Amino acid sequence: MDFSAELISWYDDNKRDLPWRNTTDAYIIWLSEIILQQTRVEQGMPYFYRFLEKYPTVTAFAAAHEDEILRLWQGLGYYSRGRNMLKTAQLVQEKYNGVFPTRYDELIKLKGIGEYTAAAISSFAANEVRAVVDGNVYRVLARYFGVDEPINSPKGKKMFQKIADDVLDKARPAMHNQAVMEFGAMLCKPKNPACGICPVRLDCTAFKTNATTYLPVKTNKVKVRERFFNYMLISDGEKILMNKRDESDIWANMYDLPLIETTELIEPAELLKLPQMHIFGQNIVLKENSAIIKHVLTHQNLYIRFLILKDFPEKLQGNWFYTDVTNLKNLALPQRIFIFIKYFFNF
DNA sequence: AATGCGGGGCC
DNA sequence: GGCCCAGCATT
Repeated sequence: MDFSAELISWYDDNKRDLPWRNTTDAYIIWLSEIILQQTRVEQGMPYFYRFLEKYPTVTAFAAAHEDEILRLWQGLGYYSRGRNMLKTAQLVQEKYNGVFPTRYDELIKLKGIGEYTAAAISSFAANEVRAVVDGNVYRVLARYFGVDEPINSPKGKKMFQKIADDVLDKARPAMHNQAVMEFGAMLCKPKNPACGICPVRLDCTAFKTNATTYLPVKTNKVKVRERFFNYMLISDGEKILMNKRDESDIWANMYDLPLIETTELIEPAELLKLPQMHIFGQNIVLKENSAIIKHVLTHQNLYIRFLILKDFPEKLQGNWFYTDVTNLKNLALPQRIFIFIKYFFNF
């Protein structure tokens, strides 16, 4: 058996029973693929069920409001995925009359669908001959063929796409794609791959040269920015002052609290003296403040502190608004902020 | 070609 | 603490 046949055989015996594998409905496959971008299956699974239940069809999805989508997406991260899904659903509803396209050339034009996702949907939904290349595939191919070109360089991406195209089983692309990804996720794992039970280890370059630890190669260490978020929690127990974030920063279009960002850690007493604080009034009274919470993102370390103020400000800034505490469950909040507010109001 | 974009799990 | 996860959009 060749490489692909071996992996498909392995897949037949070892595959997980995942809900999106039992359908050729392009809408359902699209939903699962977007949710799973940069996301582990176990983390995405509950979101997949929630979205499918609330929006059984692309038509239902297209009718949703962005706030609803973001609220349902809360906690999953990379929120532009949800916002792009709404745009794509609306376009599919209008341009394709609610029938989700299955051809690669159509899919690749849609917002939030790149080469991987277009290949995945077109092969899974219509058995189009397209080879997927995701993180799993990079790893499997790099090790098996001993390719040390960085997977995140344009040259490397082209190289791996070509290898993937070459080894693709053209008679059963969907099965092949599923098999390689499942193999990468379950057996040819990033750490401690199960080479001892691997069906292709005797032909695997990395296994033969003891190089699994060093493959695949990845360059570009990300620079991490340090940011200090001082959130003002102002509430009488019934209503609370909220802020809607804009599109230009993290957590686009989501909701948080009035924020004073500083370039370094500032103690509450000093913070209250800053000129920026005047937007909260003249005589600001601090009731209490939280400890600093470190929240780690891919490119940013956030040091978040919540300050509970006694009085409502006289004037509201442009993106501020009041809402009932009971309505907070309907707003999409960044995970860390949601956790604090939930704890604070004990709901 | 490089950077921004979340949150969680694993080692 | 570092790395990775069914990547994509923007610059």
